[in-house]
Amino acid sequence: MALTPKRDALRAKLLDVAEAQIAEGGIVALRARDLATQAGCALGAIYTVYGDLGDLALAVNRRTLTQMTQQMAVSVDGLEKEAPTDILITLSQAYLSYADDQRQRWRTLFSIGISPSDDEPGFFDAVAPLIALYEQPLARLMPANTSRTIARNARTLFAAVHGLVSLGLETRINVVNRGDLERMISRTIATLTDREAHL
Amino acid sequence: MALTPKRDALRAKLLDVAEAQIAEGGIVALRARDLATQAGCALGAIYTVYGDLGDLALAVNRRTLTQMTQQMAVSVDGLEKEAPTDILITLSQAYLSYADDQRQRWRTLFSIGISPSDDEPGFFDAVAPLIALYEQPLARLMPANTSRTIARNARTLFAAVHGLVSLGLETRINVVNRGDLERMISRTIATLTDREAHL
DNA sequence: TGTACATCAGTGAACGCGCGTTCACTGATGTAC
DNA sequence: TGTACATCAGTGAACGCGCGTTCACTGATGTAC
Repeated sequence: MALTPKRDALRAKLLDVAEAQIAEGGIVALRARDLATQAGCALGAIYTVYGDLGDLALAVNRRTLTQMTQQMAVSVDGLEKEAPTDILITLSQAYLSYADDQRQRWRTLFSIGISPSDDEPGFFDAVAPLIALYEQPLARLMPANTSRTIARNARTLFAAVHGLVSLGLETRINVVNRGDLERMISRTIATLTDREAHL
Repeated sequence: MALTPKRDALRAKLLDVAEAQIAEGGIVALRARDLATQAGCALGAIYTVYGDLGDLALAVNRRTLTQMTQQMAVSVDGLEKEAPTDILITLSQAYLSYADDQRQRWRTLFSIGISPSDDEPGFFDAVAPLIALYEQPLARLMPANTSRTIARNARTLFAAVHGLVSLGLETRINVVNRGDLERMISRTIATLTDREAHL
């Protein structure tokens, strides 16, 4: 609650350390004693700035989602004039890259969610900026449609890409290599958007 | 190792009980003492028929996957003469239904995988029968293509559906209800297969 | 069928571990005069 | 500036819990004669 610089520094330090732990070993690596040791504070100090470890994990997830969205945004920066389909493909490849590079962070996103409790705005609001990245090119592709339709198609597109990335990365499928996965994603986007454009 | 009827009965009983536990509370509900109590055996008995709880969890997952594949197969039974796209849609709706009905079992499938160790045939082989369900209609839809291409497209299709189901069911997205989700899946399949057919 | 012995499936108390969280305390910081 | 006191951030030993797994034992089952 307090916003003194020192408490904020401790809070930030713990968040950094928690993120590093999750990045290395996933959610099971988030252990109070390790965090305290690595943050250079006492065990009890964690509970003076976070309610419990769950809060801390959710804070990490919120940052992961923001960072992922940011990297996806950067990947299409300056491409506003390109064909919408190409922008959507680039966005999706950026998603794949993030998930692949930050596999544990990405996995943790889906293993514990984002919202602290059920009555919170929740995942959807937190994911809104990511979905918005898909909406912009889609709006150009299907200008006659309502924003509601565009929003639904954006979610569909992202969900399909997410599925390809999930099954491609999560399990040890020895048949789909990274290159194949990239092509599957590009083709799926191209196919889906081509049809959208014609409707 | 032993295959006496009694040991097999214990093994089967434990598998049933483990499945019930996972169905109710997910992988975290798989606790040795609860299993022993519910199976009516001693704690140590578990370790006389399974190496450890991980083995038991994997056995449950294998059965879940078999059951899910079976239910999907049943959903398209007798539809062999229908339009391939309709069959693919029916299969995918059956996947959604299973995931929705057996949410914890389905979730556990992806939270711990299927293969006991990294050098095992693994997930892909275990999923092969499920993918095969998608290959049959696809083969009719694109008869000119190689079985390799068909196999790849089957995986792509299933992965896309899986993504829609995952993001639709996993998180508390208050905007996508079950009916919307069903429509998103049908439309995605229709769009993807329409394009495949023309290539 | 009956008896003595061998085997081994199944038992459950005990072990060892790691963890999240608490709370009586300490000592640094701030305030008042 | 110096002193006395109050506040409260931060400490870390201790608590309590639940768990997976083991292993010395028991008693049921099977075998031999």
